[in-house]
Amino acid sequence: MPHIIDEAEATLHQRGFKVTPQRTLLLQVLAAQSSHLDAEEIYALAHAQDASISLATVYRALNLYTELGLVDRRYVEPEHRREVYRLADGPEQHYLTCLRCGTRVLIATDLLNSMARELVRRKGVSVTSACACFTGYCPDCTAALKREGKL
Amino acid sequence: MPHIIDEAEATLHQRGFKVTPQRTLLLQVLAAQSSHLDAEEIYALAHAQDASISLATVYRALNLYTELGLVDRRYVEPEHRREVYRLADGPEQHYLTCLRCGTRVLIATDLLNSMARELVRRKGVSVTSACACFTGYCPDCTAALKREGKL
DNA sequence: ATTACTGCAAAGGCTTTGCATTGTA
DNA sequence: TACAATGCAAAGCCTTTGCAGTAAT
Repeated sequence: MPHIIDEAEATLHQRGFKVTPQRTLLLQVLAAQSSHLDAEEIYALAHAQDASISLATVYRALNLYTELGLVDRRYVEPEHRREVYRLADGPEQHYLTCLRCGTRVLIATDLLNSMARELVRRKGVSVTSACACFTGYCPDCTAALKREGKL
Repeated sequence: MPHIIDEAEATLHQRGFKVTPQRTLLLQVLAAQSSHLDAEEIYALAHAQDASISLATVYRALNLYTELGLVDRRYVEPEHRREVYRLADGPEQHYLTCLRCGTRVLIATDLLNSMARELVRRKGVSVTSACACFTGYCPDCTAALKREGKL
């Protein structure tokens, strides 16, 4: 996906931000992911390619990309304290965090977008970003718990 | 609503937790609210009645109440870092945080519950809690921005 | 009399920030 | 050359936790 990276760098340029090796590397790391990663994970992947990159730079780049709409930032249950990021080129995506095994179940649905559209229509607000998160049990753990009679 | 408080205290008792003046006070504070408050706000309200109560106690009680299902804990945009709490006796409630004036617009809808039910049906997961939050502009700011041609 | 709860202060986890330096445009 | 971006380390913000003392059952 060099496309996405090129476009992102064009956006940077065009908005007066500089294209640095660190920013490019982070875009590459992000482009290689299919779901959201937290800053620490992104840092680890980037650090493997360039040991001199710092966590602060990762955070600064992710914040910048989020502001520019290049990245989708999100918070996941149950902590909700850790932010996770992903290139903003895909469809709506949410997560259910399993209380038993910790898995994050990916949820692809357009329901939140519909919800946002309805709010715009009925309440007169405007929505710039929306986020939904679920806590519960993944399919495997749900099945296991039912087998054990605990659910 | 002494009802709700009595019921909550009965739950505490019945689950082997002690009913302390601090816990009762916090229930009273919560019962007097119609929307979610953060820990600091709850602490301030409680502290006004009993200056000896501590923030740690507030956090511990809110965590306990949340575990017992007595309180609905939620995270609001754009920070998502601050938790907000409310007695869990009402219908589904979400917020849109206005980027311009900071207002939290209350959103009453059952959409998230429907979404959760659909997940259960289609994915085989189980959902114990769900949360949605929106960032954007409140009706007033939306109107103002449109007037200024900025939206 | 037990055992849980409280207040205090310190620690924790994640993110941001100040500052001197480096690098892009 | 000018100004933004980086790395480092320290600070910040909210929440949790250890401990000794206190109170509920």
